[in-house]
Amino acid sequence: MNKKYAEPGEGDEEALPRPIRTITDLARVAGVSPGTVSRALAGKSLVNAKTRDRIQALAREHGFQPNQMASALRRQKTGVIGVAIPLGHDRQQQISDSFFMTLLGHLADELTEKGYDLMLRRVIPERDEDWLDRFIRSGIIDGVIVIGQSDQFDRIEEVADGYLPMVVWGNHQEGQRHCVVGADNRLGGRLAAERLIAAGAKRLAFFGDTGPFEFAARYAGARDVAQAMGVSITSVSTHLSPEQTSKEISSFLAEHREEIDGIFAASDSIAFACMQELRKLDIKVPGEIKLVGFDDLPIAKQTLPPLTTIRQDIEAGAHGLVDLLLRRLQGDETESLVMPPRLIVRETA
Amino acid sequence: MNKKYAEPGEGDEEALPRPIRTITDLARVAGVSPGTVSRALAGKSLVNAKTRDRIQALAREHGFQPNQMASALRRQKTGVIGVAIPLGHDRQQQISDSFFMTLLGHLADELTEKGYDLMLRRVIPERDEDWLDRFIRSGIIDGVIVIGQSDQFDRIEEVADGYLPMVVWGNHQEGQRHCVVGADNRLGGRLAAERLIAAGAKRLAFFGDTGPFEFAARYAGARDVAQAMGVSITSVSTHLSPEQTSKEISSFLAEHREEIDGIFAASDSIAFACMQELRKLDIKVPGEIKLVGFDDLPIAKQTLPPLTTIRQDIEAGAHGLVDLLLRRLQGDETESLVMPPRLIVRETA
DNA sequence: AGCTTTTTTGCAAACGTTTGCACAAACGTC
DNA sequence: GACGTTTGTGCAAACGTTTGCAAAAAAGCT
Repeated sequence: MNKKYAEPGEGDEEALPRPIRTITDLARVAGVSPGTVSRALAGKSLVNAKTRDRIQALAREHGFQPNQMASALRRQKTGVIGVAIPLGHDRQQQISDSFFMTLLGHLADELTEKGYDLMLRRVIPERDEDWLDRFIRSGIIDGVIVIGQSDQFDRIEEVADGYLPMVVWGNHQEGQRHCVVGADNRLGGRLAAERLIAAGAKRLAFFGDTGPFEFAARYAGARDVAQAMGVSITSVSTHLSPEQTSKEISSFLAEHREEIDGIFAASDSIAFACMQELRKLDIKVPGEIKLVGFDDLPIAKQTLPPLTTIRQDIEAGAHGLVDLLLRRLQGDETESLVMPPRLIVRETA
Repeated sequence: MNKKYAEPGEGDEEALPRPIRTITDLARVAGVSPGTVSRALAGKSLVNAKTRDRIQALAREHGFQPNQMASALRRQKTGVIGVAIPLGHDRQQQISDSFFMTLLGHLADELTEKGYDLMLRRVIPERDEDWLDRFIRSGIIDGVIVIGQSDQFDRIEEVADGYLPMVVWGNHQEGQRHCVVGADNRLGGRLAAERLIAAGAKRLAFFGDTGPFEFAARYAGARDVAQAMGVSITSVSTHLSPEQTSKEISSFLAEHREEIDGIFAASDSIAFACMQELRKLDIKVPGEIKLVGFDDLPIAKQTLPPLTTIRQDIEAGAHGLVDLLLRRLQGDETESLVMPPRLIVRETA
């Protein structure tokens, strides 16, 4: 054993005041060099198995952990994945939208399991148009997951050209350059419209802001079917803050109540608001107006009547996002992942 | 102007291949020393205003941003706040509990506003008993917010003794050492019980897991009132995963339907499950059984009938957490913040 | 025992910032 | 114009790791 590093004049084992903050400190008490400690803690095979175990035991005992910042700087990787939630078209959106929050929860689990930390950033693009660049160049993250394209499609495309480790939750457009994971929104829209029509609706309305691409695609799908089946469909733009949505729905119903008998809500949240307004006007669901939502949030099956909706598999989505991102971190140029949505028939249509 | 740093032989302004990755690069093209660039970007008054502006403009133009890791290492602070969500007594809990997720959203906003980033970590204490130490010692965060005490009260207390910048969302116990922000759960419980009794209930049941301190306090408050008013109350333990909860509620109701006429649900989520089960059994709310929830989630007012519940002000909570944490980062030894809950009377009691 | 090969270790140079210190330049003041 | 002040810069040493390289130690082979 190399005695060169042996601690000076500390014969008695006394209760330590935890002076072990750096790898060098630990090296001193272990009687080896810092380099060896580093390798031992990293579990490298270059160190003698016995000293490795001894050092690891020592580290555990002192509650020592190498400083991640220093490590990140030296290794040029941080072990942190950024998760950005752009609040583009409507700032209030994700606060109330439990869909995004549930996705986030699953992402946290997936990333943790793969040994990554998660750095969350909610951004308001209109206030800071450089949000994505800034996040990436901060040097604090190894890769980024963007939750929701919002109205930032073009900016994301731009960045994607020069930055591989990015995956986005959202809608897939023909020929887009950034890697996306998401449900086939257009197909979902089709399923919804088909269900409404099958249930007897002949005059459809779509409730939702068609600014974000996901929603636009849902509407487009519904329109495809409506046109093919010779059924009318109108798009009613709502904003995502709960109060505004309710107001917009109620004023539409006040004026056009007779003109529709089927509603496709762009999200379950909107569908809930619809149910509430319909109830206020004493309009029977599905008797007088059929209703289909989108997302299949946990509460969807708890409403009265339970909501017929289009399910996106959030867990599979989170898994896909992380999986693709990790492959991109390896240098793979991965394809997008479009998942099939599923019609969940309950009682509103 | 000091020409010593002028770039060598680059006469023509050509489209740059973005070689500016470090402060030293930028110093070179600006014709100054790295130190000056650092000060200029930090907006310090020690640099000449003119050169400061010039350097900042240059940085903007090249999309340059100092590496946060290096900066963190040197300054010994990262600008990152950790948010830990312990999944103690029931792993599934927070996935479904939109209360925590909403709180998280507000936290993100508050922290961003104060210039901090947010690092999210969901932890499973029973799998890793050192979760909190590990997070703190990682060197990656300046302070930590723990969302929910779960069953980790003692561990948090231990850590609090030696680590100032930590604030916890949860329940306040007499004489505890860690700084907590949260609603006065006991008072909330009292309000709920009082309301149920005022609405005519005489035999109460509390639905919820009394393991977590928040819930235990809610029950205790309700019990206080029940005893004072000579009303019976029984505690029915449920688990937080949605399916299990529903099952537990339904089996309790099947056996003891006649023994109660008022339910205090430990959270709105549980209250929703109750409503569903009651409806299945065709028990009228509030006609046959009164119901009060806790949290006032956004959906609470959208159920049928709208849920009477106890509101916690999540936004104020997030604000309080961040505010206290920042003061602790300055070295202040702050007191806990206990916020009064508010009874929201709707139609279930 | 002498030799080569393999394992194990130490040394020192990075990684990209920030900042105390010292010096240079510019500015007043008498 | 000589001398203090201010103001603006540059230098170089940190911050705590990791890792290529070289040297030392151990092991294997005639």
